[in-house]
Amino acid sequence: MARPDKRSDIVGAALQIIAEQGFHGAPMAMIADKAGVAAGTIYCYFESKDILIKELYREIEGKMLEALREDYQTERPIRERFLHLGTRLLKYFVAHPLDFKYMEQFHNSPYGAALRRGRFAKESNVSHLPYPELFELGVAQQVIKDLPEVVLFALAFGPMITLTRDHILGFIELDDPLIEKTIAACWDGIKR
Amino acid sequence: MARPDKRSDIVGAALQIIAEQGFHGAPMAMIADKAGVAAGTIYCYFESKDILIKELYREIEGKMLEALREDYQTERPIRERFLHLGTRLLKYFVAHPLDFKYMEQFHNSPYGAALRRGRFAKESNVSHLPYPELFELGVAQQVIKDLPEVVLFALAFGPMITLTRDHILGFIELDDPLIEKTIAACWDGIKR
DNA sequence: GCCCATTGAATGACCGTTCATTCAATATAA
DNA sequence: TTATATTGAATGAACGGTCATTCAATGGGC
Repeated sequence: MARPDKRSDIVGAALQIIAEQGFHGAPMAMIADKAGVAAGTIYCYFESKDILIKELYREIEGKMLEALREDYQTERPIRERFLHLGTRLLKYFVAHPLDFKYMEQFHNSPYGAALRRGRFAKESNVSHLPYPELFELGVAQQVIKDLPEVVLFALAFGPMITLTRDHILGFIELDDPLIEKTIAACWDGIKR
Repeated sequence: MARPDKRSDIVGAALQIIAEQGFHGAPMAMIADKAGVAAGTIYCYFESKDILIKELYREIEGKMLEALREDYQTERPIRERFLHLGTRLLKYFVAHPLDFKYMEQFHNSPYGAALRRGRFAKESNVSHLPYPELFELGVAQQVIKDLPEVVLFALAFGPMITLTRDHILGFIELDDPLIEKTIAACWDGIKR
């Protein structure tokens, strides 16, 4: 009976195909094929394509948050914490381009819309980024501009997302020094 | 025989449905229905769904660039020109949310990937934003950080895109003062 | 009466999902 | 130990539904 963990073969195949071709470019038959199983087998592990997609999202999100929290020190100055999180995030994206592409696909789809709505309505037991607290604190300490959280978020994240996409598309080579310069520039955008 | 310009009825219906539901949530039959024509009629004006989609993109891009260039004065200081373009762009997005959503759908799809590839390879006769020149000049005058054009682009555009999405989703109300504060913060990100 | 824009039912391709069937591995009986 | 029964993971052909596209029929304008 073939490979020991078909489940992760399936998840891996789904990640690769969906990241590269989008949800509609990833028929179950194709995922099954790449995973080396039959189409029906996927349904032994996942109730539906929908559930496979959401599960995969949760797995990636978990890994990302773990990477972010590693070495994160709550007692350091705001600026340093921001730089830490930013560089971590950008480095994670660069190291895991498929994860990034998958998350983009997810967010730019009905799944992402539902997620956002849930988060906004605070129905979310969803694991949150450490950012909101950091911004709130920074504003209170008058280190960060007094702008709505959503705006600060956009100023900090927007560039990372755009830039990661450019990196993956090969328009630029994001090495460590450039990542640090970029995150520093993001800080200039939000700092007072 | 019904309305004088079925073509623009079709384009309008396609814009609305695709912007709100994505390409796969916009069957030709549904577009036809909303436009008040039969499915077959669309093919009198557009060879295929593909071509309809690309044409619609070009129309929107044209309107956007026009809005950007309006009142744009090449002889003003770099900073003011940047603020002008930024606020114009953000205001255009806020005033035309369907256009913004459509462009997002387009960019996050195989169409967008093809477009980017084309632009990068400079095969493009495609109309360009006035940004590259502005950044180049700013760097030369030592007003803007000495970072690759792609990075500056991300620092300036990333926040606008993220924020527009949040505005459209209702997470924040982007009025004129807030738009100006935001663009000013973007400037802080790229200025020396 | 002729032309041509318009119509919408029909076509064929594609896709997610189902389920009857297979068969290697394991348990049970002798 | 050997023969037999049971299990359930895995399979993949088949189903039902959706969708872009086609084209023969229609009817309004000249």
